[in-house]
Formats: sequence, C-alpha cells, structure tokens
Amino acid sequence: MNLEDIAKKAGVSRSTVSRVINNERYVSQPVRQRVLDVIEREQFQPNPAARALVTRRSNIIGVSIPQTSNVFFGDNSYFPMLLQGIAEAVNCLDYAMLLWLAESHEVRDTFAKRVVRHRQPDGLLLTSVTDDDPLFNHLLQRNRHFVMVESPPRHQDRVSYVTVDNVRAAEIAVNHLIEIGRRRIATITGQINIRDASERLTGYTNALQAAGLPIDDSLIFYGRFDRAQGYQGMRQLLQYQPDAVFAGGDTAAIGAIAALKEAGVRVPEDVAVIGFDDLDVAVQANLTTIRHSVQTVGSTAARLLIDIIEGRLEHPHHIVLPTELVIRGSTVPV
Amino acid sequence: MNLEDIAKKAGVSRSTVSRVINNERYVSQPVRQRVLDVIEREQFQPNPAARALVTRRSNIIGVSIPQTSNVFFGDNSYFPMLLQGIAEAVNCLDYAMLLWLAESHEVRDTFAKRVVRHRQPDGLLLTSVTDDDPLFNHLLQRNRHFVMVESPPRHQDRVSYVTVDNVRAAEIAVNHLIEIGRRRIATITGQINIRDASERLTGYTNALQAAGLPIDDSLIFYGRFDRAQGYQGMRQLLQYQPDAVFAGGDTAAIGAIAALKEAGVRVPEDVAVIGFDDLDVAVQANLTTIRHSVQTVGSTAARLLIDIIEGRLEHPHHIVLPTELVIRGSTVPV
DNA sequence: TTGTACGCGTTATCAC
DNA sequence: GTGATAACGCGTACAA
Repeated sequence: MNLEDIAKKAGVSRSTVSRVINNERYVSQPVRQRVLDVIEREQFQPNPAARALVTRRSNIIGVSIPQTSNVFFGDNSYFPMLLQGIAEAVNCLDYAMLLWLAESHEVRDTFAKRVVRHRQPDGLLLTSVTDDDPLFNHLLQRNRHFVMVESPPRHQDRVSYVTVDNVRAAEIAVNHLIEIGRRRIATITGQINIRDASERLTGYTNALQAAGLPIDDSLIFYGRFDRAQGYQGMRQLLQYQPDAVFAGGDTAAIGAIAALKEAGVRVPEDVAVIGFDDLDVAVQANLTTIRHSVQTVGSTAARLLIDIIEGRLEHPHHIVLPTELVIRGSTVPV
Repeated sequence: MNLEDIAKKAGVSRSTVSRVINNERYVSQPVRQRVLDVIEREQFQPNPAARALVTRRSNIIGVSIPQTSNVFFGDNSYFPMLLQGIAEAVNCLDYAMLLWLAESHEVRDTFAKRVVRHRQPDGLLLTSVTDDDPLFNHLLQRNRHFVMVESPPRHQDRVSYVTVDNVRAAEIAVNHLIEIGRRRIATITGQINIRDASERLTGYTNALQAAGLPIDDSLIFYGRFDRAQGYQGMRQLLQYQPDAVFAGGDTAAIGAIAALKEAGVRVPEDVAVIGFDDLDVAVQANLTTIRHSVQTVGSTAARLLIDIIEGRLEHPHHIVLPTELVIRGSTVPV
C-alpha cells in the first residue's frame, strides 16, 4: 500500500495525496476530505525510508550513552530519568529515539565508530563526554548536529548544550554546610574529566575560599558518580576527620553514608552529608541535596536539538537550568 | 557521496561497488581491493534510507517500555539492565535499537498507536505486556515480528518469548523459607496481569500446597514491582503476623524490609524476606533472592527477534532461561 | 566477472 | 488546484 494506491482509490493523483499527508495548501476541501477518508480507511502510513531518502531527514535523534556498568544500570537512576525526559520531547515533536549504549568496558573508540557509522539520525544527544572523546571530536569536525546534556569539556563556544549551573549550585551546597557550622568540609567528586564533576569541584573550592577556609587536598577525593566510589571515598576521607562531605552526586552520597554508618560515625551530628541531583534515592535516604530536574534536562536538550535540526535556532546555543537546595536530615537533624 | 561517486573513483560500475559493500561473490580480488581502498579513503557509508527502501529492511529493532514512573526509572534497575543486554546483542549483529518509552501516566492506547505508526523497525521487543494490551493485539493480528521478554498473558502458542521458569523458581524460593522453618509465609506480588507476576504467585501456592500448608488469602498482597508497593504491602501484611515473605521482585522486597525495620521487626529472625531477580540492590541489602540474568534475557530476546526477522527460525519460539537461589542474610542470619 | 537498466515510495518542480 | 515527471541512492535481475 503506497501513495499511488491511495491516489487510485481516491480518484486523484499521487501528488495530491502527498500534499494532503504533508498538510500543504492548494488542495480543495472536498478533495482533501476524500483522500483523508481513504487514508483512514486503509490505515495508510507513508514509507519512512522513501521519505527519508528524498527529504534527507529521518525524524530520528540518536542518544549516546558511552558508559554503563555501575552507572547506567546498577545503582544510578540518572540515565533512565534523562531518557524519560528525552522521550517526552521526542513524542511531542513526532520524532523517535535511537539509543546507543556502550557495552560494559567497551573503549570509547569502538563505541564512537559504531555511533558515527549509523547515519540514520538527524542529530545526536551526547552524555558523559570526556576530555578527548572521539565521538565528540568527530561530530565537531564533521559538523553534524548534536547537543550535550552537560557543559562540554572543550569548545564551549562551538557546542550547544543544556546544563545546570553546577558551580553556583555547589557553592550553595557548601555554603549550607558552612552555615551549619562545619569547617572541615570534604568532597567526593564525580569522574573529573566530565564537566559536571569538575564544575561542582570548582564550586566547592570557591565556597571555601569565599568563607576564608583553607583548601585541603587531603579532603578532596577524586572518584566517580557511583555508590561504590562514594563508599570508597568516604572510607579514605575518614582518616582526615572531616565534619561534612559534599558528594558530586546522590548515589555517591549514599555510598558515603554507608561508609560512615559502618564506621559508627553519626550523620549529621558528626559528619553532615550533602548530595547532588535529588534522585529518588535522595528522598529515600533523607539526603540533603541540590535538586534539579534530570528529566527537564533531557527534554530541554531534545527540544533544542530538534530546533537546531529543523533550522529554527542559530547553532551554538546554551541553556542553563535552575537548581534548588533541598535540606533534609543528612545535614540538619529533624 | 554515493555509490556512483565511489564507482567513478574506482573506475568500476555502481553495481560492483554495491557487491563489494555487501560482500558478494563474483568480484575479482584486485577490483575488490581497489574499491575497498576508495571506500576507506572517502570514509563512505551507504545511505541507510535508500538501502531500506529497496531491501525493505532497516536493521533496526524497536523496544517498547509501556510503563515508566516508579518502574523504569526511580528505584528499579530492571529495565536499564534489560536495555544493556539488548544493546549487546544489537551491537554484535549490527542492528540499532529504537526505544519507545511511555510518558508517565500515558494510557496504553495512545502509546501503542505511537509505536505502531512508526513502521521503521523490522521487529519489536515487548516488555510489560498486560492482559489486553492494545500493542500486543495489534502486532499479533497484523502479523508483525515481535518477541516478548516474559511469557505472554495470552496466545502463548502464537508468540515468541524469552522467560525464566518463574513457577519453578518461586517454588524453590518458598521451599527455602519452609526449610528454614517458616510456616506463615506471605507474598507480595507484582502487577498481577503481567505474566511474570502471576507465575511467581502460582509457584508460591504450589509450594505451600506441596508442603501441606494452608493458602491464606490474607497473606497475599496484590501489588506492583516497585519499592513503594513493597512497603505498603508489608505494612498491611504485618497485621496477619507472617514469619516470612516472598516478594515478587527485589525492589518490592527492599520496600518490605523498610516497613519491617520501621515496625521494629527483626529480619530474618522474626520475618525472613526473599526477593526475585538479584538486582544490584539485592546485593547491597544482603537480600536472599532468585538470581537470573536480566541482561541475558535482553540479549537472548534480541537475538531471537533478529533470527526471526532474518528468517533463520520458525516463528513461535520459546526460550526458558535458568534461575538460581542465592541465600543471603535476609533469610539466614550470618 | 562486470555493467546496464529498472524499481523501491516518496517529495519537489514544473506545466497545465 | 491538480497532475505528470524527475530526482533521491541503493539492490538486483539480466545481459554481456
């Protein structure tokens, strides 16, 4: 069943059917209705491949998630929420989403090749871009449409992205710890070559400096966003006797709390803990954190990407979404 | 850059280039090499739309996840792990994955329409199919390729699926509780119109009957797979004083344990708890559970679907994957 | 072993 | 307003 068949049944030409389907002008009302009726009756859908061939657009966006084990699945709901947000925008704008997941321990190079080779999607949404990410570099030099869901590690001025103000938010988080009287404030960072992580670290040091507190290298643990690293980091930091810890993400914060409990350290009395993201686990663990809607990041990024694809927006475009301090029991006893 | 361009540069005809790309015979070694060199030099990739138009295949499979809130994201890592498994197979076989996520609280009807309308994928992987799922029914009557990641609620003989032996596994789980001396064994089921859930309930009743224990309706809580329902269910079940509970999934089990702790009930001394799936949370919570690899389910289902698409397998095909009882601290004190 | 020619189902550009 | 007709880039019988 194709345009021609529909045309025959409706007693018009193929072009007219095409016009009706694409909602173009210059079709008389009666003819339009007749065609619509046939389409409805036959449950006709135009062939996407044929359409893509001539329009050079697939109405598909690709989503790249280059890291997985312990991060994508496992204990972290960041990516699922992001996908949820992307799905919302994509549905709304009548696009579809092609998902690329790295295999566990796959190197970035082979992953990038795989993603790049598939020329299907009209644009790409990039997560977890690292310093010298081959995928990032390739897209940049090939001039393909893409949007990042964090601030990029390089070439901020040439790249479109959606982010939260990590620096400011981290400052607010650490200020909160200072306000409740903490002075030996430690931090557990995310993977430091990811921008979200490094910016939060910057906010941490900013806040300490602004308050006239020393920056103590032994109070900084360079980790990852997952629970295991939070646990590890806290165990290591404990020997330097911090009275508070700012974790780069909620999942790491949960790990830190586990380590504290295990060591018989009271939260928040002995050590106050603050996370970042306000994931589901933060609510469950009664964790003070920085709230920002991961879903909104996802849907905003998808919308931005589609705006760029469809030429509605000049290219390098930056969107900074708001954050909010949510105070719970891990910093202030109830 | 297209076949014609490559052909010109290599001094051959377009068909020869096509033959080289598709690895067909009847191309002399020198010609093949010459063409390959040009392709490599020009970084050429054939246009997928044109290819799909003529072959009527896209090398894309769709993955449908019709429920989200509290299940896809939130506290449950089942779907991310499933996706991870699917990704592995899909990469391996040079396919791509189109992901369909329902929006929160979207009704199944509109979701199904959206998925069906996109004729792009060569086949679909279905999760969380309910009794009268419109998507399921549509695919069945339209005779489109699809594979389910659980046993289907109806038409088992007409549908291909991958599953674990839920009934047997649940029997083993409940037998374990009986062996450690429990007699008032409760259960918290998953969404009962999903086959995984109902089969596990069947296993539960089977085991009780086989042991000559009564089936007490008040000890059965019909819930969902998420943490909140586990918590709710346990609170309700507590009034009937169970000495053990078999949860339909690990996440629900975690919720149940939270309710027990809150009520000052000791685990496992007063109430033993067993889950299902062996998700990450099960390890963390030291939960006795039934292990089965969700990733393997995903990759197996994807491989099966692709086998069917490519005509290597007769259609209704069933694969049952093994399970294993993993005993941890929630049933046997350490 | 290689090349020619047609068709896949659309959209876009013209005439009318 | 409507209808021919030429692309779009590829696979594939069939001819050579």
